[in-house]
Amino acid sequence: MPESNERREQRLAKLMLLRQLGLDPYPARVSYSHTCAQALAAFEASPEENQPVQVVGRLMAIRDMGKSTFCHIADGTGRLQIYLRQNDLGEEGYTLFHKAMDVGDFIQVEGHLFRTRTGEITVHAVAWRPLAKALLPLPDKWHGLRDVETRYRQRYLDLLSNPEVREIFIRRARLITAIRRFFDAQGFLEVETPILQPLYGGAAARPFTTYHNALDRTLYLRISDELYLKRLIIGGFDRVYEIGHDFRNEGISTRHNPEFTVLEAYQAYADYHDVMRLVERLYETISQEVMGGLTITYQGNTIDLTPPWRRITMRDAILEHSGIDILEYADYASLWAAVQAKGLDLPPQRNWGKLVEKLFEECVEPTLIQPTFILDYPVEISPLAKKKPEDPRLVERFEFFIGAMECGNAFTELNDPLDQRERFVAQGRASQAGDEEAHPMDEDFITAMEHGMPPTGGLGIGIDRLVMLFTDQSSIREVILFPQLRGEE
RNA sequence: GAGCCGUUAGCUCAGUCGGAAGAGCCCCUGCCUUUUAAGCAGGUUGUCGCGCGUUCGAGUCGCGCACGGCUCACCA
Repeated sequence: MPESNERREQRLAKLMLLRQLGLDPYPARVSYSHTCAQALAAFEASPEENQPVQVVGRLMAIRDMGKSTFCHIADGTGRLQIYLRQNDLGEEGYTLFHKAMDVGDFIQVEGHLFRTRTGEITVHAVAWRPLAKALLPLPDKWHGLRDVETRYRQRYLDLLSNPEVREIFIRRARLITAIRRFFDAQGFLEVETPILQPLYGGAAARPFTTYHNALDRTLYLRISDELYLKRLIIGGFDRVYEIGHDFRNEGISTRHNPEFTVLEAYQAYADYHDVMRLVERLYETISQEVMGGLTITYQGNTIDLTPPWRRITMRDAILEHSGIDILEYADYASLWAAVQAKGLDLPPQRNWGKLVEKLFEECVEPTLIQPTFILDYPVEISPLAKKKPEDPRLVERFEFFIGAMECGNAFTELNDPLDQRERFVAQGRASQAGDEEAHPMDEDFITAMEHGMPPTGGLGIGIDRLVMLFTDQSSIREVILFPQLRGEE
């Protein structure tokens, strides 16, 4: 929005002044001998004065003292003080700086390093030139930018004025790098699978729908990577992983963004117990690398990531917190009656599995502060997981929770194509009954499985929530650079 | 989708009972050649989110809308 205001007019006039004097306010070429951090390091390393340097950066502060001026410039490496003196720059050069330059502008400065009376390493300038004039001012220099909406909509201002925000995204990048390094070291192959899919699947969620003109067909933005990664397992890549975006057409909350980052990993000849150990090692490794230890603080709780983590079945966890044994009430009606008898205020659900899950979310999930694996989920809500050999009502699936937050989901993958078809058919019935999130039948995927799929363990981890955990943030918007907001106007 | 809270200068925020729109920073002018939230003196700033209503009079009260935050619902 090109706002026209007095401040902008003033800066435009300064821009014109530079032009009139033959100084390009937006030169194409830049040169420098040191970054800000390198200049400081160079002086620390050999603190003799008069080392010539050429530095570049954004003007962050100007302290005008008459015939001399102190400034700070900043580049991506840090801040550096500049000392401008009329004697050294000449009256014209010195005056022009004050007439034409503002906080927020980019500048190139030549000079030599020295240490001021107060001990700060500083560039004593002998020449300067503009690198890029800014027409709009930066946010308040010490209150920073507080308005949450502006912080998200104009994240560049947030990053400039709130160093702790910058740190969150640096840590996010380090975490993702550490995750990649971990899987690479374990022999996993990083792959990329389609985001535009003719049929969505791999999760229970409503998709975004789009349209391909040339193909004249509807396509969906993926809601998970799962079915394509399993095709790669079938194709003989025994260990694959993908880090990318999924899209779910659902509500927005402090824990949900419609577009979010997911890690999925699949390992042939493994089951969900192997995957639990993989998850423990993953968190141990990245915490050690990025946080320098295994203890973190999340929302006031001290969390110890040291393996092994607690393992408890969903049945035992619910029994412990509600006194209800879900396997004693193995149909919807009797479980619903038991829930009512306990005086628990739950909304009615579509089936036994969903009621179990709701019961778990209400009674157990808020208590799961320390890392915990919850094992063995109802088959109805897990159409892609292998049944437990000893109890076909349940599947070999776990989710893990840290800081009362669901952090990931995994199972021993279903590799029996006949059972898979039955599960999809059951999902079809749920869809008929009005379940908008039921998994669609995927014949192509079943065909792939009919060619033979090895026993496989699979894992999905929400990366945004992982970053929330390691940066102690309670809102997902604080760890996504440009979170989804309503349109302006 | 529901409830509660918020929206005032470029930024951060006050604004009492409905009675002349404010502060600090920024910005502009002047002084100041080792300052660092530099300092001193002076000055400028506004669709009080938008619309309608009540009233002699609305930043303030009422209704509607927009956007944001939190909680809930939704969400493996």
